[in-house]
Amino acid sequence: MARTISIPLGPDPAQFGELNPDFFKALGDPVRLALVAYLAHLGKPSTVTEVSGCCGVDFSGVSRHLKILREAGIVTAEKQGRKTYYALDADKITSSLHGLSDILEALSK
Amino acid sequence: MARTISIPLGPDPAQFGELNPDFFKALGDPVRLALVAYLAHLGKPSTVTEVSGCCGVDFSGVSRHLKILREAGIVTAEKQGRKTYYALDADKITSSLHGLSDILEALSK
DNA sequence: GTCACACTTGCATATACCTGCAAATATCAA
DNA sequence: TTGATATTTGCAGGTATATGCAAGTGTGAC
Repeated sequence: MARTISIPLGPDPAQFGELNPDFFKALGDPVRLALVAYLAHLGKPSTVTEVSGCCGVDFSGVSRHLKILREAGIVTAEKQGRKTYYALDADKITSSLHGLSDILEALSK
Repeated sequence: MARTISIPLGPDPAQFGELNPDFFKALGDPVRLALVAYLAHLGKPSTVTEVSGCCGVDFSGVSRHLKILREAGIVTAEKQGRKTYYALDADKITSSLHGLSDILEALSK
């Protein structure tokens, strides 16, 4: 009997081990990926208004995209007064990327 | 239709390297991510029939998912007779992951 | 040839997603 | 308080995606 891996039917990210499809899905949208690149370019926590210029979509859409990125663990959000500063969560991103690269490493051994 | 991002942001957009949303989008589906994990688990080029058992979806759907993974540069496909062997493209995957980790590295400097 | 096998593709349906605009919320300034 | 700023959220539209089933293509076995 062949061994099997857990089946990804339910909304249970833990079944993938460290692999969470929501992380990759969040990066799979061109606007969100551009936002990530732009946040890296700015190199500091930035507001919705500041990053809105990069993608040609309404700032309300940018706000929604940043929320998705936050829920995926890609950015952090910190409110300061009426502004919300979004910043890349490098540790979590790196961790998620390792989840994939690790299973590749097991391949080559 | 391949979607791309054009990043109109910094003085030098080329510094962001090659970030392709289609790569991440392909991994953003739970079934496809499970297929990738299962291919890694099997550790060898495998057929549609062989991997169909892992995800609870019809094999026609698996065939479509593998096509998307192939177009995203995540797997390779090699026909042998009536079988098609799919295998992870570790080099391309690693390359795409570096596209993201590189912009993070520039961040911490 | 005839048949079974492995896979792909067409079709229809249901669901999820992205978008802009407008309205709502919250905070700060005067 | 009044008004401007910053962001979020509700709504409606159009589009994209995932899925199963059935039919089609191509290959190998007999």
